[in-house]
Amino acid sequence: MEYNFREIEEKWQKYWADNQTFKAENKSDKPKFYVLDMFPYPSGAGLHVGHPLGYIASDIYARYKRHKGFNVLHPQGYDSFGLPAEQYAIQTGQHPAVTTEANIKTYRKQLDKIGFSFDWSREVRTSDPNYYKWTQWIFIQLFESYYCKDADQARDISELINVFEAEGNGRINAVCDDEVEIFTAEDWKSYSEEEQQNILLKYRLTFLSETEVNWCPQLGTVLANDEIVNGVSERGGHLVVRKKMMQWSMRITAYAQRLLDGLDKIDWPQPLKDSQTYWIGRSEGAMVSFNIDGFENKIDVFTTRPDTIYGVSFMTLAPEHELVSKITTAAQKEAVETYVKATAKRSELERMADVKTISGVFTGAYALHPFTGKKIPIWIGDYVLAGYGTGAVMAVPCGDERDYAFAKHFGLEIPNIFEGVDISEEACSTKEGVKIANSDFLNGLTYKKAMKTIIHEIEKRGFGFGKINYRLRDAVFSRQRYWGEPFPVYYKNGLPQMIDKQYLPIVLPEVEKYLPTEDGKPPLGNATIWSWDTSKNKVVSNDLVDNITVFPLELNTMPGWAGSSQYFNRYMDSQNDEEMFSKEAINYWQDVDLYIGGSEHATGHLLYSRFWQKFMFDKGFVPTDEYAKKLINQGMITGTSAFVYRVEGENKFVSKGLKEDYKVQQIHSDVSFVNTSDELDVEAFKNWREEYKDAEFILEDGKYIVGREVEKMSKSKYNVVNPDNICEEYGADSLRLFEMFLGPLEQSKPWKTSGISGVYSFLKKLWKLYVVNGEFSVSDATPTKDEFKTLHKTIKKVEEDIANFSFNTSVSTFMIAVNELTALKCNKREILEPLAIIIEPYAPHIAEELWSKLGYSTSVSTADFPIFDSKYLVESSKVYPVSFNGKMRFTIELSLDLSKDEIEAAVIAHEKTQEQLQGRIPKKVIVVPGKIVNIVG
RNA sequence: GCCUCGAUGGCGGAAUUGGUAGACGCGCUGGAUUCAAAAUCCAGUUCUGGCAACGGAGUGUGGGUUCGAUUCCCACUCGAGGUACCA
Repeated sequence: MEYNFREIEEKWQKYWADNQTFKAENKSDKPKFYVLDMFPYPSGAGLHVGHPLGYIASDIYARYKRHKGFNVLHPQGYDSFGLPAEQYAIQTGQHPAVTTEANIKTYRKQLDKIGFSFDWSREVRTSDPNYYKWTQWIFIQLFESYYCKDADQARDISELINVFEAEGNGRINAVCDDEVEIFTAEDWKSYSEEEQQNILLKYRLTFLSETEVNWCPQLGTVLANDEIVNGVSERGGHLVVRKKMMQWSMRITAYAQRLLDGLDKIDWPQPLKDSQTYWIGRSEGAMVSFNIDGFENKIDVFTTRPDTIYGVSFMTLAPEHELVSKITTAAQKEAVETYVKATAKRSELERMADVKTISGVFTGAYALHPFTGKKIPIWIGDYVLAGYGTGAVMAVPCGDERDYAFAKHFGLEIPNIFEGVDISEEACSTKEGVKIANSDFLNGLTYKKAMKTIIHEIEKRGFGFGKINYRLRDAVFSRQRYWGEPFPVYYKNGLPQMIDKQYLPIVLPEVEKYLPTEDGKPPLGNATIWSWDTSKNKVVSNDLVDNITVFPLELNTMPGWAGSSQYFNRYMDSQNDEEMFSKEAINYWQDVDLYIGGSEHATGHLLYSRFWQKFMFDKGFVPTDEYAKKLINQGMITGTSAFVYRVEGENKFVSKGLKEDYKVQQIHSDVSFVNTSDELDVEAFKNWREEYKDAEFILEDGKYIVGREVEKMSKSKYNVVNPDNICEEYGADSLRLFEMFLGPLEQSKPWKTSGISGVYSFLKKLWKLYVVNGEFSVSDATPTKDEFKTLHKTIKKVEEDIANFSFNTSVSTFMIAVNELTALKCNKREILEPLAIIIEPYAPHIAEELWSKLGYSTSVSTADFPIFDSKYLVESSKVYPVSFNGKMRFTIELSLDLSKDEIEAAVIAHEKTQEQLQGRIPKKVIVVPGKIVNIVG
């Protein structure tokens, strides 16, 4: 009767699958509880030990909630569109659908081996047409909506059209593009269909606009910031430039305030809320227009300090600003153009991070100060970002550190507008308690009053208005990729048209090559059957395009976050073909009670999904406008990454010790090519990727030594450890316990497989409690006081731990309990039965096996959780630590019935106290009954 | 740069409201069992002085509050994550 985990785990995994033990019903008398994991991207590398960390935690929670009488929804699926599959397709020619399917199979096998209590009947895959049908459907809903500021919600675009027809847009208070012009009902009716559609696009919640991207001409593709290292592409080391492209965007900015306000309603980690708050970046200030000397154009700036407007001594435009080329004088043309080109090579991140180098160029043009009429020079500088605000700042060097540094560097004027403040060394950016001076009607006013006065004045004089600005930008929703959701969109005279929802899904077309086309179109430009026939309502060959009934389809695809923005709702009724989910399902499950996932999604998925949820709420599809009540961020598991050093511009790699002699880029190598002495298996590395096949290696002492760094464990960093071998060698229960035992769920922690033997021997010890002389056997005798005490303190601690998501300490508690019960030689049913139940959420296989051996024919997962009874933990005495000046010197056991004075008397009388005092008289004796005694003196 | 998190023995970590620092586990040392090994069991294991009894120091660094600080406050150092197309 040995603990045979292989046999046990296989048996119970099969039992759960055969009996659909964890299938959740959409109806129940029990209260509902929805436990959600962030679903994985099924990479070719398979699951690594970092993935299951959160899944194990949520599984423990889900299993515990079942014991506590809840109807638990605990689904799982795959975020199966994404770049790596496409990259692989480009390299090997294999269809991403094929590799994705294979990867999913691997993932499923790996997940099954860990014994999760998922309801697999609800599985979703974002790349499945039956799933992305609903992603496309939401896109259409967004297209057919605008944001009404009066109602503060999304409304049907037809309402807007009705108003346009009746009275034009003069009184419309809606979120829209900046440059919408005012028109009357008559104007509207006189517009052509095309003009009308163009206007509507400026209001729709998803719309086409020109946006900046990282363009890599050599690769013919747009790159993620992540794919760019030191300004060149990670793959191949090619040049990357900023380029404007016509793309779909989502008007998430319409929801900025509600996304901010909603954070107060949800129990999410404060750091995560902080990063969303910062991301949304609300600031109050004013829009001010500056005329340009000798031009019709104006420069609009947003400023949070309009009260300092008299301190403006120059203006800075983002180098990408549209007016730059227009206003630059002939004398400055060359310098400006060189600077603009240089800026295009720098990423936004670099530009933001680099505050030390001050750079900029004078355009030669001057703006006119709106109040004084003074000529102020217009500069360009890369510290101004095109995408933020208006891409222009009014520089007030005396009140802003960056403007101050810029002015000092270029010798520009720094007028002081603060009363009695010395600005000879640094700018004064404090708002409170500083009075404004040299500012005409603002003189003597403090910040708050000055703000009110100036905004009023700006509005009165008509060159601006008070405004709340958000850092949040509209989200770019187009990707020039193959492996993503196709848009349900075709183009008629260049205008986007939605395909009616009854014809969804629009299925991703087949292509010969997954690369962009030769003329720079996205990969879908390679598809030959990718046009929309409006009479037959189906996708047809491109040869049939006549722009009368057959039109070209959209060539971009949707981004990675599209599919994950509503999947949590789809799980509620994932097999529904008629609707995204039925009313009954959504009304029963409502929202997610516990969501576990990584904090790296803070401003991506977790913000976009809140936005879509609010939109769905506005449209009446869902009952709540926040979809997850509580969220826990599991910390990452870190791995030790390996790096190789590529000589810039060459396919040559130098060993770590020699890298100082070359100009190199640091590139990840897969850790599996590296041995324990950091030596690279050069052949394995060469075979890894086509581009490395002919690479040269410069060795030291005949070896290639890699660099090592601790980073998060991630497929993109090639430093993953696979859980399969662990399951094979120690079993899933050991893996589950070990992952939890590593440390606090929410903190990051390094992975080291060697520690697993501890939890493994714990399971063997647990098993032995139920075995006498090699046979399974428990006694029906009444447990002793000590045995009950062990059981009940374990129940108490484990329940507290689960409530606090402190799963690591539960594992210790189990170990202590088993150690104690082993020492007590406890074999009593009355103790061992509840013990099996409380361990079940953590180690379900062994618990099931013990439970069935105890004589039960139903799954232990359905058993009620044992009830804690405090009577077993009542103590009559306490071992008091006695401290002298805060240092513990000895302990003394005293009855808990003693009063403070009695305790003090007993301690003072103790011989060791006299020893410690050596004749001194204590100044003070602190007695905290039940806790400590501290003697001062 | 900015935002966020973290730092405790050789290692992962524990200490629930400010009250015995190092629970539990890994590793290591010694022992039992064994022909031997694995497995298992027993004892020890923060550093330091000492044969020992018993001392001294100690939770990244420097200050502060307190009878008492890993815990609270201030100023730093180092590491990690995010920073808008990795998912």
